[in-house]
Amino acid sequence: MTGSRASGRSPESVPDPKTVRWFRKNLKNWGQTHRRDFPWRRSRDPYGIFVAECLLQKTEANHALPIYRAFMARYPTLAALGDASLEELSALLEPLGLRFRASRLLDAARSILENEAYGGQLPDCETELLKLPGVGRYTARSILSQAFNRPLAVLDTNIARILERFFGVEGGRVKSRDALLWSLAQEVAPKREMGTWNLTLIDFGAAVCTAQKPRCSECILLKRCKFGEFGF
DNA sequence: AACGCGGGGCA
DNA sequence: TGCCCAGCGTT
Repeated sequence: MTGSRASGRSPESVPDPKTVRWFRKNLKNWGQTHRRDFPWRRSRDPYGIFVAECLLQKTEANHALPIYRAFMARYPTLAALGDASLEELSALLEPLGLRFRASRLLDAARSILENEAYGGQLPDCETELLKLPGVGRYTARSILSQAFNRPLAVLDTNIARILERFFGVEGGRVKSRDALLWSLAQEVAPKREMGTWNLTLIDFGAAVCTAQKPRCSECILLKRCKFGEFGF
């Protein structure tokens, strides 16, 4: 097919390259001074990052923080978690809600430990990570980008909201919109330091481009934001 | 494609 | 009070 490059696809899936570079540059700059500091971000230990990602699902980071500290003190290694009792683990995670997380975490840990091919370590491959209970596309790719420095973008509620607003993604059918946002997330991402980039986007969504009452007046992206065009 | 899970923070 | 939070599994 020659002619229109956008034929057959939503125009938003082919954003202007100059706009993409501007978006990337401004956010990277913002991240250098505003990115949050959490204990699970200070190491590349796949186990610690895996634990953090599980605790953070649908849970505010500041809420998960004290539980994460207690978790890592009680179960500092994958082997230690494998030996945990479900009752004690459940009690530890209780303040975070979503109680099924305790059994999923335990099942995931034991499943890894039982697999000889993994050598007692988390697998560094998306297909294998997705086999673990409680690990979906976001969690798998987040672990890979942060612990293994793999160039994989992620999509969470924060990032989806930023992309929707800035690039003006229309709300079509839910499934196609989701696929569009995943491809857009990968397209706008830099080639290097994807782990840092993913965290920057998440923090920007949590601090500025919030779900309710976004802080558009102090937003570094406002000038070219589709959402900002309408006077918010 | 829609839904349940969940305690806690915040306006 | 109501909405939202570094999603995922099930139907």
